Amino acid sequence: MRASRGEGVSVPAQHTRDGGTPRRHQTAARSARPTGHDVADAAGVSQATVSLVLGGKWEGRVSPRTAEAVRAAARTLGYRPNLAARTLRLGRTRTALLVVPALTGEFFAAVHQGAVEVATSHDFGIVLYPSPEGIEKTPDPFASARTALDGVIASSMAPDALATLRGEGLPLVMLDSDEGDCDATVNVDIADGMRQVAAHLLALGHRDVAHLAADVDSWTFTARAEALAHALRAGGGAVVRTERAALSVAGGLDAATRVLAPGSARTPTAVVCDDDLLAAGALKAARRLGLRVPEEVSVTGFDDLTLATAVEPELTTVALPAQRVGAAGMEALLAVVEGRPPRPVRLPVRLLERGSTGPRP
Amino acid sequence: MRASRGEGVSVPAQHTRDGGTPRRHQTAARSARPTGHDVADAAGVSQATVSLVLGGKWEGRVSPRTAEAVRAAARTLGYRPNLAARTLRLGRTRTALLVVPALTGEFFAAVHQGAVEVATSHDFGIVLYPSPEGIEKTPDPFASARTALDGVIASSMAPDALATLRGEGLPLVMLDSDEGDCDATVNVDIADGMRQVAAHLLALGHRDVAHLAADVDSWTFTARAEALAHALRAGGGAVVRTERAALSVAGGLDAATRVLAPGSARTPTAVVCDDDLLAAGALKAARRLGLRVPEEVSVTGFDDLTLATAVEPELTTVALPAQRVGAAGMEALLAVVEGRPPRPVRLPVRLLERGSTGPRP
DNA sequence: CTGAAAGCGCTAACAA
DNA sequence: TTGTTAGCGCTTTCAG
Repeated sequence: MRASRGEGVSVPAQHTRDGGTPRRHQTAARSARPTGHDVADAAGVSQATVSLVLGGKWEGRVSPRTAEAVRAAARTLGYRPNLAARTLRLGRTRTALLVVPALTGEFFAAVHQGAVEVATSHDFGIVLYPSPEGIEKTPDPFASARTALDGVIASSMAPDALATLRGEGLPLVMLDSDEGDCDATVNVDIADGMRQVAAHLLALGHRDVAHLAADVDSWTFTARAEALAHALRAGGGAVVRTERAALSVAGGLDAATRVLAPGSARTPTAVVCDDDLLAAGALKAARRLGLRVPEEVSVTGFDDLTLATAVEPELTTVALPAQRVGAAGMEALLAVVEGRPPRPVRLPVRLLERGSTGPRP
Repeated sequence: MRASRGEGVSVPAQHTRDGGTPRRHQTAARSARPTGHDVADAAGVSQATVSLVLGGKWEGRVSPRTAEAVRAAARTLGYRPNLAARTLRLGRTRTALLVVPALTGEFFAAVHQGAVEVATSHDFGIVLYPSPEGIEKTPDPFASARTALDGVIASSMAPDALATLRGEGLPLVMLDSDEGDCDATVNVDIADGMRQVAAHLLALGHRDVAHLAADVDSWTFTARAEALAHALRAGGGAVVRTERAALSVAGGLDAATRVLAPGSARTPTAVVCDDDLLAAGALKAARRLGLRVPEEVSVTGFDDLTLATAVEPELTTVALPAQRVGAAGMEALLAVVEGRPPRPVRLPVRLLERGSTGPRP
């Protein structure tokens, strides 16, 4: 444990023009962060000049010499502008709210990462609103934000929280959603991903496939189901069975066990899963039923999580550009905020053929 | 796409006492968020009274009737206080910075979750600083914070970024670290976890174990190595080989392949991994080398990630209370901020015996 | 019991 | 080229 704080933070000598007078209204000896005023005093200029110089809009209004003096003073004092004051003055915060279903789950962690990267490079901040679990505890997304917001980036997986977000008149970017009531959209070409899965399976001779559908009510999953059914039908195959599954390994295991258990008339030769978690469960189910993958049954995943290459056999799955989703979302929001017209983004996906799929037995 | 924003957000009729006079200095017809002043006007009281009532410190200073009137007005106007103004006035933000090595990875996602939960229940906010990747892009953690901070919660895995954090005189809580230079610590009983692993393995008859050590320079991993070596030695076994591995499935695969490849004098009968990712890799290595797990070689993980039960056989591993780490961290920070003495926290861990370990062959 | 007023640190219009 | 000034919305004495 270190000693009490506040002590020992040496405040540079006061360069006040009027001598050693301490800062106005300074009540105690508490060391405080230097303000623009302190910098002004140190540089021998007015506080407004400091604001201009440090705000980068001094060209033609302040002499280069004074500007440099100000910057030097700011540097030696360790000056950092007070964001709260700036925000209060400007009414804008350069902060966006990212609404996602908890960070647990690589996908949204990567989305966050992508959004943060472009945000910081544009001097923006991101605050997170983990929607689903926390929603009872934080009914108001804005309360959790702890600051006014300049915009919202929301994933489709939080339809409940979105109602609150609307009507605030804030710029709203939707990720992975068919929602039209927003200022911009960033989509992943989910349908194409499922088409690639279907094509891959059809090419391997499969005609009877089971679909493990994630038991989550969001656009992305309904889109997956539709695209799969459509692509299969067009290719002469069919979904012989759709089984809903909780979005977890255990959920996949249960559902796949039901699907693969002997007894049905038409048993599937391939199991298409909405998510790698489900696919991992399907692998376990197959193993427990004595079915070899891919020799006796093929399994596909979706998302290309770390899991996908951790299991054996490694999953044939669809890789989603999660990070780029976040980046594109933030870029779209910046465009809206700055009055530029954002064009809708649709990001491509890629099927990764690995060991969990093979020719129809 | 929806229509332009700002329109249609009906501002409730002005209840100004002096008639229809618009708000002072209102330049245009822009609809704005109602301020405390607006509420005051609507309730027929002064703005100061509004502040008192809504701040919950009105008892004995404002009559219950006026208080209720104020609350009613605030409600109908949809008033939400301006955080920036409050912050500027108070100098405190009720916001903490959480420094973690990117959110990718369930462990820190759960830590974040836990911290957010206790934070929000105490009207605190959390902002994230993903240290390792982002560090080149955001050299200054405080810049990324976009607001003044009331405190910092930092994980041991970001020793580089911590230098910057120190000396700010901010309350600092360290997670999972032996760092003494802070105001409070929250630790997971890593050593005990490794002791449990060692005891489990020794009980199964293993005497020669290999250690796949994560190639990450942080306290938690050195602690794991030490605890393992110590516990094994005390029980009559030994680490016959330590192999450093990149912290990924592929890294575990590589390292385990080197460790398990035939040819060594004393070949390990068990592989203890610093992390479930490595253990998953070890499983793959064993399979490729034709070694059956757990019949011919035992494998243990650490962390109990989702992965642990997705692979086959399921991993014997140590479950860490990630969420409680975050929660305890935030609680400790609250204590420090409020001047209460935080007591160091050491959270227990639990060995989960699953299918990847068995008797020595 | 309630109102008036100061001022947190900053930006931007306006003066000099 | 630089300084003065008026607030942004809120909390908090201090008067009434």
